[in-house]
Amino acid sequence: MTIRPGTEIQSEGVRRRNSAKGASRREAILAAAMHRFSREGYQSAAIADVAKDVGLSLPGLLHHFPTKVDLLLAILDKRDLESTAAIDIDQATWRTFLLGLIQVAKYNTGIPEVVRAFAILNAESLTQNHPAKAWFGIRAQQLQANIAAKLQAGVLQGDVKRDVDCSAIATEVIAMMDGLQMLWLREPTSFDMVGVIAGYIERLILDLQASPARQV
Amino acid sequence: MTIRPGTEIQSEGVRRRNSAKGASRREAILAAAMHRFSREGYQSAAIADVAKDVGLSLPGLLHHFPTKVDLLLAILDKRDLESTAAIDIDQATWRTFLLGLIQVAKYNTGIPEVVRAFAILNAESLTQNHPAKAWFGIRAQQLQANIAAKLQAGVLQGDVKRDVDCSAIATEVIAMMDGLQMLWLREPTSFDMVGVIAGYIERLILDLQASPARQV
DNA sequence: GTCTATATCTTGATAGAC
DNA sequence: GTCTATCAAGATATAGAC
Repeated sequence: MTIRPGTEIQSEGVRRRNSAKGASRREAILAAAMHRFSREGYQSAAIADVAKDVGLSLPGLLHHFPTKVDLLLAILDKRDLESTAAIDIDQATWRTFLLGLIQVAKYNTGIPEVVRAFAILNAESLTQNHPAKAWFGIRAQQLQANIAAKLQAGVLQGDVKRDVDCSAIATEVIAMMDGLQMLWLREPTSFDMVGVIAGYIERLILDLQASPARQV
Repeated sequence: MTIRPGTEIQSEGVRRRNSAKGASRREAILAAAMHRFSREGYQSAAIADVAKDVGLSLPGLLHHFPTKVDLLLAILDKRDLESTAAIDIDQATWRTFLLGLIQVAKYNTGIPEVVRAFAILNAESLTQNHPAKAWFGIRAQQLQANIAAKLQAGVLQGDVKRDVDCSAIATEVIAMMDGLQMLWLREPTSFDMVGVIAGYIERLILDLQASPARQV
């Protein structure tokens, strides 16, 4: 993973933690906002409620994040930093990379709050003029290119069938992850997300790999 | 397809077309509303703008649809009626059914407006207290059950591998359709949706079918 | 069926005191 | 850094005339 959108959509409110005390306030606000956004979406959530959640008045919150958009972008940026600790995409082969997606899903089940928030925001950002549109768009594009490149490398070294449309498969994989998250959001207990992803990925690997007999 | 949510979420405003003249007004409003919802989402779209689009004042529109929710539910119900004309799910085998999904995707490329509206509403309905939550929830559940049952029938007649988790595959297929629609909404020209779906479905069929040698 | 006028509510944001 | 008070905008919905 380690996908980082460009800096042109960084918010002014993202300047790093200044003081230890102020930072904890900021963190509390970010957590409360993510909680609200994860359930009501960005548009419908009222930042006055977020303020209440952390025991602040609305102007008190706006002192830390001047606008609602600043608050949203701060959450997105924070996620970016945290997910940097995930898989090191560069050192993975196409196979270990795909298998790593299962691990990501497994890890995500431990932070349903975060997953929920980002799935909701991802979906919501499809609408016109949504402030998170650029962030998710860049992220999806980079992820698609990275997966496709991984697969293409596999083709070049003869480990992936030559006739595989790497770009199409990359699109497929992302669609599956996003789509499963949507179904899981609707009815979290209705199926085992990690199991379904694992089943898909393992089948995909078998389908993609060059048959040993024909291997170069 | 032909998936019909229960009637408990029918809106009062859905009583069938009364007069020929009034109906065309209603149709124009529904079309304009779908156009707005497909771009701005339900929550963000203002019905006053919809009224303007059809040359009515806001109270003029509210005469036809007493509330915004009535307008939304009328759109959902209309879609239900139209999609009845799609695949006859009962007469399909698991194989023809899955292949039929490719045809549905192909058909949908001809009505991007509708697809866009329903993908947006589907995503938006994941939030708390969304008026379309029940409709999409029931629809997803019925679709899942139908696909799973189709596959299970294939297992019973020995045409599908015995160790296939039919419920998981059904979930997978729906996730793929929904996920691809999201990616397509973000960047409609970035890939060939029908092609990707066809690639996935055709691979899936090969993976699911019992090998001729071991067939019962 | 459609309009003008209005009521009511919610929200994001600002001014200025402490 | 945080508050009270206030503003301004935008939205749904209603009242009542034509």
